[in-house]
Amino acid sequence: MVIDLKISEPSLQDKIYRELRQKIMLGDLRPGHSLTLRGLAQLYGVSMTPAREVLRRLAAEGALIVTNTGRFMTPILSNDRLEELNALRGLLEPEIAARALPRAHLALIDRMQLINSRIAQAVIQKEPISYVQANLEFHRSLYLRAQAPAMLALVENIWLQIGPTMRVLYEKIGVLETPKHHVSILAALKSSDEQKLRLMIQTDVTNGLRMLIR
Amino acid sequence: MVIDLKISEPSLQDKIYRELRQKIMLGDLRPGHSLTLRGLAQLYGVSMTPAREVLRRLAAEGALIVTNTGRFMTPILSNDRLEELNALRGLLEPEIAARALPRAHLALIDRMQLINSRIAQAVIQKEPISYVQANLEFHRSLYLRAQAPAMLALVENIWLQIGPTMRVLYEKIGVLETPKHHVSILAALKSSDEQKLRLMIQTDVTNGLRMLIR
DNA sequence: ATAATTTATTTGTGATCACAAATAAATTTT
DNA sequence: AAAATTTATTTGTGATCACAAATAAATTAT
Repeated sequence: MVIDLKISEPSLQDKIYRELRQKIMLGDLRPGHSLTLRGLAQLYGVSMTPAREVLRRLAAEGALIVTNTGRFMTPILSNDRLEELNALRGLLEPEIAARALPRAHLALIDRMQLINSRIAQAVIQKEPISYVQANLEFHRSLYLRAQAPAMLALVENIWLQIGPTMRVLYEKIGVLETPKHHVSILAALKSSDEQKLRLMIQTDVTNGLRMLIR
Repeated sequence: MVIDLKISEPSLQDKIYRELRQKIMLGDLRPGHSLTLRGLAQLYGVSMTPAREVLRRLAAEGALIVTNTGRFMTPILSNDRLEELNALRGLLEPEIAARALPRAHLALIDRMQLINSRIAQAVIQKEPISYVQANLEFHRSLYLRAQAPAMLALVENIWLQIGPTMRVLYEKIGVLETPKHHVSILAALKSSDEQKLRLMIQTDVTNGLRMLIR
């Protein structure tokens, strides 16, 4: 019997999808930014077919909205919607963090500490996008340890939806300070204090926005 | 100035999408059921193009999985994954129910009571699909009142993922009994007891599955 | 000038096709 | 007979096209 292993190379649209998804999540695109099939296709040198699949996929995930005439754009979130999404973060992230806690060994905590210093750098250099990027990475690196893929998918789904809006909020307010609760999060991890971890994640997540909204 | 209002009729693929989505959520398709572009296209008398968009959209929502060779099928959930999704229900549904509580007036409770009797009927007639349908409708009719669209979307997203698996579980065990916590839920609604409501929703959601798994 | 209308352009939708990869079926070899 | 190989079929991907609807631009009328 002959077995041939082959790396099924990621399809063309997967590359475009991931790139665009990343852009949206990090706030590279402002709310209301519209995307066209032909525009995206031309940008990546492909035909309309892969472009439309990418846009529809992102729309299915809530990263884009489809106007009633079929146009695609990044969502313009109402305050209510933004608060709802934020509440979801406050609900989901403490839970997934708590699940990661037993598996959070020292190497991970060290890495998170490193990421945290990158956040501080982004604050100094006033770079909103790399700030958001490092901030999400801080959280994701922890959540990955929870081995709860469905839960992580939901969390990232929410990040995706608030990405563009976060960007303009940071633009408006400016990146004032490094998130003060991160050190408490790290401390809770070191001492394996689940209750403290839940609380700190919760406040880090929800306060971050509350400060921004008004 | 002349304004012309036009009902933008739902695109062809939207119809197919909603129909297939419903089938999956209610467990009309078993886990591992594979769907092909041409098959779906032929079934609905359309070309491959709308068919593929529907399948990819459902895949983006987790209703279908894409094999590493690009085939589409309903997901075969591992026990771990199923328990994780169930935990998510237990986390999200009490919250959204609590948000609906202040808005749950009598007409709604009456309607839920009616739906509940349809559940009882489905139990007697041993019809798993209409049982699942009525059961989800019971929950959704409440959750709709929360006016939390993003939260409801997540909840339905989970329902979608567990749909096929629920069906075989019900097939295996049989629909034994009408969900016993529903009356408690209705009571909690009538007395506006948030804590009780949260608890009853939680146990209704999580116990339902625990019974089924083993 | 401003509003209404017409024209030009851009846009998403659905259809059809060629192609390569993956699967299923048939055949051959051991 | 069982395993390996070959052949036939099925399948998803990406490209191109016509078409109608929506948007933008230009024109006309008030």
